[in-house]
Amino acid sequence: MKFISQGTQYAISAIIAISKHPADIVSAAELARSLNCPAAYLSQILAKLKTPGILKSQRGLKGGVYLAKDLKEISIYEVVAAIDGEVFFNSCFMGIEGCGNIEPCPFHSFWATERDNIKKWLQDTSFENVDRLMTQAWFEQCLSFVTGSNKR
Amino acid sequence: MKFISQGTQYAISAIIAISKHPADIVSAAELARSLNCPAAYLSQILAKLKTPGILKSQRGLKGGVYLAKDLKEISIYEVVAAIDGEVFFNSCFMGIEGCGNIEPCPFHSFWATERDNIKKWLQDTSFENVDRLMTQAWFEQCLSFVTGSNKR
DNA sequence: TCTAATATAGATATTAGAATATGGTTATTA
DNA sequence: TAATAACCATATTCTAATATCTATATTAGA
Repeated sequence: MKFISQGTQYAISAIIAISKHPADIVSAAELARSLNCPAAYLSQILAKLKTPGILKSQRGLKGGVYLAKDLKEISIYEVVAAIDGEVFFNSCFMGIEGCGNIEPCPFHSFWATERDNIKKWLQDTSFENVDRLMTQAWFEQCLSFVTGSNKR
Repeated sequence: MKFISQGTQYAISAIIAISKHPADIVSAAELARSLNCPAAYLSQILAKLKTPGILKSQRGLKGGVYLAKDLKEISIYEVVAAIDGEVFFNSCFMGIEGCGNIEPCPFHSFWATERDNIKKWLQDTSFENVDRLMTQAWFEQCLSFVTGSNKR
């Protein structure tokens, strides 16, 4: 029982990393080194963040990715939905196919409410909120490019 | 991104089925037929429900499983914890190992609150609540032994 | 035009969850 | 007391979703 996937975790870290990076545009390879995750996989993740307009990219030499909008306009929900999809937020607690208002499973209304709470929290929490709660220690531990220690 | 596992889904259905069964004690094999799920797998699930005292069982001929306590004393949380474990309720949103009050990730307090809401809902919702919200149509569809249609 | 970057498709590896298989143990009942 | 129908424990296999890797195409700047 896991809530968000590895891919979404990378995506969230990447957004934080990009926003904290001294340059406006950051290459996927450097990001991968900073986050200590596989570069090719991260590329796929970053690509998925482009479709909903969270990131934009620049091809070619000196290219890379950059934030398409301000941190306060990016919600966690957008990121989760981009990578893991929205099926979770529309699915039955019991996994029953035909469950809905017409033929509700016993958990239907209970779960719809709770699921919406989670969704609302994810939607209402922006990366600006997240940014405010970021400790220096945590940040340095996760994103090594700041201190330059991982810049082979 | 899935909340409860297949096993937990079987477990929940099984508890409902046992409570609705005309006899006090029900064999695992009959339950499996009613729920239309693999018998050997269900046995394992049922065994996991015995440890926390949700079910008890009777060995030997004419044996089977039965509820160890009243429906209103069984919470969804107990069942989820018995099958899927409690790791989810103690784990970091970002999946970071050392995340805690001393070295919190940016999501730590946000997520701890939301996670606890979910936990509380699961704890506060008993199978009596569930029972009240069960429609006849849903019940018949899921638990065919009531109508006897699956009693080969 | 060369190089360093993204873009994308496809193959492969890994993992967790689900299901099966097996060899027992127990208790009822005839 | 023996046969049988149930549970019990565990090991193995299967499967589907994730995650990762490889290779190639495309782009843009020097």
